[in-house]
Amino acid sequence: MDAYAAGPWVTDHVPPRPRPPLDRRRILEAALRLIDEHGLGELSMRRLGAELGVQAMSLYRYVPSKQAVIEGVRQLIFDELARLRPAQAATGHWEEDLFVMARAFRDACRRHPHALSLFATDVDRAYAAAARFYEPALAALVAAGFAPDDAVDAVRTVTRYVLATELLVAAVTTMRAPLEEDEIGAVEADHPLVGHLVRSLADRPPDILEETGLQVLVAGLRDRLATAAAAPGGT
Amino acid sequence: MDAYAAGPWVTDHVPPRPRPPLDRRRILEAALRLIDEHGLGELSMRRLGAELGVQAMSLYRYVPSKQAVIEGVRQLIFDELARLRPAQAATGHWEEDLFVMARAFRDACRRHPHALSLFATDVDRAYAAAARFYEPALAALVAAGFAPDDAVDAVRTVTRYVLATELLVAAVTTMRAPLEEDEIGAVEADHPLVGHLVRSLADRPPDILEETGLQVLVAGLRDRLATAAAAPGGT
DNA sequence: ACCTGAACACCGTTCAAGT
DNA sequence: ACCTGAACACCGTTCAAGT
Repeated sequence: MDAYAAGPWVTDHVPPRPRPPLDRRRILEAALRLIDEHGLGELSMRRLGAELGVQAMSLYRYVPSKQAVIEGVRQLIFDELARLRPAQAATGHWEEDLFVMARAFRDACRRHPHALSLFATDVDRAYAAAARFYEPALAALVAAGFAPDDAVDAVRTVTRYVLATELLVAAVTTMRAPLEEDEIGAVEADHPLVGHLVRSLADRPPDILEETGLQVLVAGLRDRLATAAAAPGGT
Repeated sequence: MDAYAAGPWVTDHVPPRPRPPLDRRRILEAALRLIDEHGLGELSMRRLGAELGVQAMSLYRYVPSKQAVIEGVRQLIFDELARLRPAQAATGHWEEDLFVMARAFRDACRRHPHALSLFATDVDRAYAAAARFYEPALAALVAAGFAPDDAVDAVRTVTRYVLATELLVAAVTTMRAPLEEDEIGAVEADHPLVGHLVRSLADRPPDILEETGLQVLVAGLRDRLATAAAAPGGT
């Protein structure tokens, strides 16, 4: 009975598996960790419990539902956005400032690629949380001659471009069978330019194209600024 | 026994519930219907069976797994892309042709907003399926003076922009609590331009901004063309 | 106060059984 | 040949029970 009640690794004084007590914060952090590692679809209350050394049902003492866990994770990410700062001081060139902003935001997205859909549903709160990050970029545009409305459109367009693009890249988790050489050949036979395009998919992967798209957007905004300056709207 | 074996609505000659026999095609079409109506996440073999008046297990005679059903739906969508045609003849203005292409593709995306992630994972096959649709747009760009590589980048950039944007919009299914007036006020106090931006979210919804972004992209491409013409690469 | 086991209604899938 | 019921390992969640 002695040997049964307590093996050599179990004593009366130390619980068999000492672990920090459960609390809301530890639960949410574990959830974000699971999402980052395995994706939102793999998050389950049972797995989350296991990650914390506890039965799934124990979580319900701290959190009313799985939906609430996801809300909490969203808030965790907003807190992270609130810590975003412009990566460097204004350069004096609005194009450069916009690139810096876009890349800093892109890097923030890449920290939690599997959780991007969480802040897609709450853009207004995302902008509000990161207000200190966006204000200088907007100010630089206004200083460069953009009307406030146009500055806002410019920042929204660039931010949405980055978020949407990162969301698209994150959606491509299941790497699928690419076209075979003979299939590409068949395309090329009738549609040479599309054949050229399909071949470019390997040479110029999403990452490079994302940067190209950013440059195209900024060039387009420069054009808008010039046009607006040539023919001002109100007075 | 007579009364038990056949009620007034049941005869020996007509089966109690005549329904077309199951087959792969009917299963895939029902699956796409369910996805369009309720989203990919709501698709289950049991629901799919119910939609077809059959137990879930019956489906496995025609389809090896749920994954295979999803593959089949993807193929259904590719078949639809293969039916895409340029909405109108080339206008003689590459900018206009590009807008026409982008809007036609956007409309195609909107036919199956909940299935967009399916062809995000197979871009090469999507382009190959819609080769007849893309070739004229590419040809128009080349005719306008774009190098083939640049024409390809231009079409990919615009197509990706539309797909990513539609994917982002589709991700916002759960409409969440927007910022309250006092919360916007708090943002405005310290960050007036971000406050302006947040207010613009209501006035200029995603749809309008998507069109603005498209125009900015095309303006940027015009700039690229002019630059390339001024300083040609090779020769 | 904190955790758990059993249960319920779901899920994908297998397999032996029905007609 | 075609469909189904029971079963298994999963899921979120409830509730009564354990310590």
